[in-house]
Amino acid sequence: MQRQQNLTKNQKIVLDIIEKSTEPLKAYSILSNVKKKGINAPPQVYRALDKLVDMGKIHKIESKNAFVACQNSNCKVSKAAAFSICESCEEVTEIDNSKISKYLSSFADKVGMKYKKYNLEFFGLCKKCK
Amino acid sequence: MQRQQNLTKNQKIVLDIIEKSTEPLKAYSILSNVKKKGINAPPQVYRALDKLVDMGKIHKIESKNAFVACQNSNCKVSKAAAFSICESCEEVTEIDNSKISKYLSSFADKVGMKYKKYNLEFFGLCKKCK
DNA sequence: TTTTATATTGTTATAATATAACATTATGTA
DNA sequence: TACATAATGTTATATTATAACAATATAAAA
Repeated sequence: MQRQQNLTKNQKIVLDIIEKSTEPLKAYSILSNVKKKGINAPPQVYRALDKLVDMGKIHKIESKNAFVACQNSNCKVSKAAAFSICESCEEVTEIDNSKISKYLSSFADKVGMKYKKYNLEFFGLCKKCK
Repeated sequence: MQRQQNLTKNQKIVLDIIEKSTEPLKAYSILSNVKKKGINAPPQVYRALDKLVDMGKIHKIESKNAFVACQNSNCKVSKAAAFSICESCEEVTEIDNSKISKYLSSFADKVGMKYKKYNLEFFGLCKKCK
């Protein structure tokens, strides 16, 4: 039985490499980095990624098809996440979402939707690049 | 010279089919629908899609790799968009973003980012399905 | 402990999404 | 016209993701 605190072998390997990265990693980049650890094929990576996303341990940056480790402990509950993405240096930063969530909840209510999660991606220039 | 109000032939064809659809369309679905109009290959579709997104005429639903026509006239300016996506019936609805933008701007400022656009996707159950 | 069920992993093949590169045609303008 | 540029057409290929099935490991029940 899959438990939140007990990662399987492949999940540990994949999470480890994502946590050590300073930038979002793509699935095939992860794959090439874990071949030495005995992970040979895409499904092994994608399965681990899917579970880690479900657990809120990592997030998928949809606009980049890439994955980052979660920075906010509360994501494990809501799985909602917000990112700023610099179009110049490509830096991706997770925005603390506890406050933003409050605002967004009211809008979701207004639309008549019961939302389980959201994904928010800001594009622009970061502090350094602007 | 590409002008916002003057679409090219392929852009018109692609926009037309997206506007007529009641659901987000994927690139290859668009392609198969426009073969009868003389569009034969993926690059022709993707080029039109890219330009239409730039103009704010359509939006890409990143989590679905699919495209919808813009419902809000102000997207032509900000290119920012927000959607609610029902995980049961798959319905995608664009949320009027003039108010949501005000809130999100303040957060972008706080992070020290100069944002040009954002993409927000809510996942959950719509009015009908909840 | 054997059986059973289930989760996880491994493997091959292929589907689905997207772009590079280059040739051709159309359009606007000097 | 001649030139520059935008748009289109075409082939090939890169990138992202999943289907399908076999094998192994794990845990709980009999």
